[in-house]
Amino acid sequence: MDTKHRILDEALTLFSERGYANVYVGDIAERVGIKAPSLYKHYKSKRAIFEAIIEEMNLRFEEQARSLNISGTSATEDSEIYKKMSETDLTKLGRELFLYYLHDDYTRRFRKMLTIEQFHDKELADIYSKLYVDDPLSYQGMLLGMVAAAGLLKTDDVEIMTLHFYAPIYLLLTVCDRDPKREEYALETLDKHIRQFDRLYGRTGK
Amino acid sequence: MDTKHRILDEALTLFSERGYANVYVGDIAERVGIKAPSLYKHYKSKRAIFEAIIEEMNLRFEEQARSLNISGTSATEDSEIYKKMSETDLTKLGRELFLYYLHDDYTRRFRKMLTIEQFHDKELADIYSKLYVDDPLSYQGMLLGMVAAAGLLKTDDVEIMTLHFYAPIYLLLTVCDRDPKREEYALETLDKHIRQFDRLYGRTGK
DNA sequence: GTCTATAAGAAGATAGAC
DNA sequence: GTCTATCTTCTTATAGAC
Repeated sequence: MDTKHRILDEALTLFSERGYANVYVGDIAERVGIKAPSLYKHYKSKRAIFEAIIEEMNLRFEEQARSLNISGTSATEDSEIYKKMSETDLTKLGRELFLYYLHDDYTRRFRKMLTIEQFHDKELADIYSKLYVDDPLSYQGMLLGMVAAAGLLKTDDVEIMTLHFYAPIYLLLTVCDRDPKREEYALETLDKHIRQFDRLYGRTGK
Repeated sequence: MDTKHRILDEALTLFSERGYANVYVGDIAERVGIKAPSLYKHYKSKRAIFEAIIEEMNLRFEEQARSLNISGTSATEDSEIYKKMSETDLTKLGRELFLYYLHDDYTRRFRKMLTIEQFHDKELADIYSKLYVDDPLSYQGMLLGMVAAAGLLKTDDVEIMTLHFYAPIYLLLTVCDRDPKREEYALETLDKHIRQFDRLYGRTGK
C-alpha cells in the first residue's frame, strides 16, 4: 500500500476512535511513519484527508451497489435464485449480515467515524441515513419481498416487515460498537430475534 | 436561571450541535453574555462544564427512575393499573414515548451530545447504552410483560417481544435526530409498526 | 518525498483591576 | 463576578534544504 493510501487508512482509524477534531495531523503522520509536513505532499490539508475518506467510501459503495444490482435484477427475473434464497435459513442471512457489518474492518471504522461526525453537516447526516437506514431497508426489503412472494413469509406490508427484521440488527450493532464485550449477548439475542421473526411472519418449516 | 446554570444550558446546546472539541470556551461565554475568563469563576475548566452536564443528567435520571419505580412497583401489586394499561391503546404508548424522546429539549440535546461523544471513553459508552438501550428495554419489558400477563399479548419471550417493540422506535428516533424533516415519515412508520406489532403478537381488539 | 525549522493563529487558562 | 491583558501550549500549515 502506497503512502498516500496509508495516510487514509491510519486517519480513518484515528477518526473512528477520537473524532476528527481530536486527531492531529502529527498523529496521523506518526502512525504512517513520517513527519507531519511530509503529509502535505500527499494532501493539501487535514480536511482534504477526511474528504478523501468519504470519497473512497463512495467509490466502494457504488461498486458494491453495482454488484448487488446485477444479482438483484437477475434475481427478480431468475426464479432459481430466490427459490434458493427461500431454502436458506433466515437466521444465517441475519447472522452473516450482522457479522459482516460488525467485523469488516473498513466498514466498522467508517461507521464509527460517521457516528461521531454525523451532526457536523447535512451531507454527513444524509450519508449516515443512507448507509445504515435507507439502503439496508431497501435491499433487505427486496430480499424479504421475494421470500414473501414465494409464500414463505406472510404480510401485507413488506416495508414494516423489513423494519421489524432490520431495526433489532441495527440496535444490536450500535451496542457492539460501543462495547465489543457484548458481542456474545448480541449474537444470542440476534438468533432469538430472527427465530421469533420467523414464527411471527409465519415462515413454515423450510 | 442563575449564571452557573445558564452556562450548563448553553454548553449543552453547543456540545449537542458540534461536539465537545469544536466548542470553545469563548463560544459558551458569548451565548451566556459574559467573557470567557468570567466563566472560570463558575467552573474551573472546560472539562468541568462537561462533567457537570453529565452529573446533572444523573440527578434527573435518578429522580425519574425513582418516580417510575414507585408506579412500577405499585403496578405489579395493584392490578387496577395494568388493567387500565391494557385498555390503553398501544399505539398511544409508543407515540407518546417517541414524541417525548424526540421533542423534550433537554432529552434531545443530551442524546445528541452523547451520540457524538460515546466513543470518547467507556463511561460515556456505558451511559449511552444504559439510557437508550438497556433502560428502555427493561422498563418497556416490564410494561409489556404486564400486558402479556393480562392475556392481551402472546409470547414465550417477553425480552424479544420488547426488542421488537423498541428497536424500530430507536431507529426512527436516530433518523429524526439527523434530519427533523423526516419526522412526519417517522410518525407514519411508527404507527404502522405498532399496528403490525399489535397484530403479530395477537393483541385482540382493545 | 522526506526532513528541520518556523510562522501564524487558535484556544484554554491565569493575573489582577474594578 | 465581570472585565482586559496576557501567558502558554498546541496545532495547522509553509519554507526551503536534502
